[in-house]
Amino acid sequence: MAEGPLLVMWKEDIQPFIGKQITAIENNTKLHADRMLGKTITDIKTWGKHFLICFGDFTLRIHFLMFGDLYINRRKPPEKPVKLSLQFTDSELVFYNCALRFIEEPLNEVYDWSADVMSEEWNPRAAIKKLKAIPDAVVCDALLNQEIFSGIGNIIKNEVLFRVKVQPLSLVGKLPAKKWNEILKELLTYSYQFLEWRKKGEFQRHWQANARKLCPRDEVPFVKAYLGQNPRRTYYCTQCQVLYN
DNA sequence: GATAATGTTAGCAT
DNA sequence: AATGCTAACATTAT
Repeated sequence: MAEGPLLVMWKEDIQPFIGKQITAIENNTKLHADRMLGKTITDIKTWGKHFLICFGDFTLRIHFLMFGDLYINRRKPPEKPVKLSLQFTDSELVFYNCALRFIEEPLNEVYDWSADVMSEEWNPRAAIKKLKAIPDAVVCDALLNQEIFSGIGNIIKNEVLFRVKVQPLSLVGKLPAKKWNEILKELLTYSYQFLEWRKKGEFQRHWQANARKLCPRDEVPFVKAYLGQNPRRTYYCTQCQVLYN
């Protein structure tokens, strides 16, 4: 469910909660959530797929995995088990199906913000440098590497590789620098488009490759295969996507 | 009703 | 010690 752009959307949605004090907590995890009681939210951040609620001296880290959800001032219909609810005098944040933990260290010590494609500190040159260190990796793995492209998920991977016409099993070190620049640019473009489409609730409509049967360019059937170190569903066209190896 | 999928990680085995 | 694999988590659309 949760690639980076969705978290950015949620982050924008709950900006009004900054400065609010937690008055009650419903906790169905092993987390010692009580420490947040009476605390005031000082900031809301994201690093890729990590959703970060800051309390000044510590941070709650939420990862939504595949099926996670955040509901604001209402419960998910139909009624589902709540992992954590943070309650305020007039409002509520309800988290479902997520992995929670606290971060004690300052976030700047924990996160490389330059890796987050949707961060203001995103640095494509840092990504290029990291890619140079893994020339033998396949491109479909590299795009899902959160240390390099924090926030990129499987759908964005499939869509971007289709758009730039790169076959997913291409080797990182065999792609020309020009092609990498194109991929980096498209990762950004697509992530922000994903965000806008998601806000309008129409993002599936724009999939050109992911979960599609035929290539829209040449009407050839897409190959569907489970590729990469931990195999993920990958769609590609053997006609228009070029293998660099 | 079964299946598969926008993801990670604890814990076990080697 | 380090690496690698699997199970586990859970929801929803097809």
